[in-house]
Amino acid sequence: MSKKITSSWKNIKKELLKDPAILNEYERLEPDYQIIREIIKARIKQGLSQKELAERIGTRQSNISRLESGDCNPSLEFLIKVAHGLDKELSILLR
Amino acid sequence: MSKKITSSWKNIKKELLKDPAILNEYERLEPDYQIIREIIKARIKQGLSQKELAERIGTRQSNISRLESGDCNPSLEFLIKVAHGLDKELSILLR
DNA sequence: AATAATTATATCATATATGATATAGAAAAA
DNA sequence: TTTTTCTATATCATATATGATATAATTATT
Repeated sequence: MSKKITSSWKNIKKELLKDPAILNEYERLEPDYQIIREIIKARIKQGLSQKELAERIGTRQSNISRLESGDCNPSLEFLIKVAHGLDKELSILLR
Repeated sequence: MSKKITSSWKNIKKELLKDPAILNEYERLEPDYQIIREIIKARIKQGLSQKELAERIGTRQSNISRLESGDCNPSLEFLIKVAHGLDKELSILLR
């Protein structure tokens, strides 16, 4: 049942992205989420679960999930904390 | 009168930074504010006032000042807006 | 020096990020 | 399949970022 919903959502997304305007907007936002993908990649690479990463920085698994899911506007401080939890530094530049 | 207060604050800061522990913490935070310095530099370079930059991104001069003063924890979205106001892209990486 | 322009600070209301708990859903392991 | 582990989502309380206005302080211009 719920599987059907998930599948159909994926189909809907697929259909939506055929619309050039939507695809364009979708890709325009991409760079903003580059850092999110990097965080996920680094976490996986280090074999950490969201829960473990959360514990390292004194927060909860659900908050890491929220960040990784991309439906939020994280603060600089939070991003820095997460980076440190991954033994990395956050590097931010203008270009 | 108020000039005296300002001066004495500067002196207090100067005195505080003689304390190695405080100096250390002060410098540890530095990297986080690299992006702030870059923003200020770019704005000045383009001959923009805080007010003009603020208008470009639909906010107010005082909010730009607050950002540049460093006594805040800006959101990713706000930083991106400011970058765009400077015709730049924000680039964030883990390293 | 006087005026104007720019920046910093204070304050308040409001929007929203975060902390937190619970739980559903998905994936992996047994 | 059953159990366990991991991730996503919902919700609420609270902390805080932001929008906004006013004004002080600083700096530049004349």
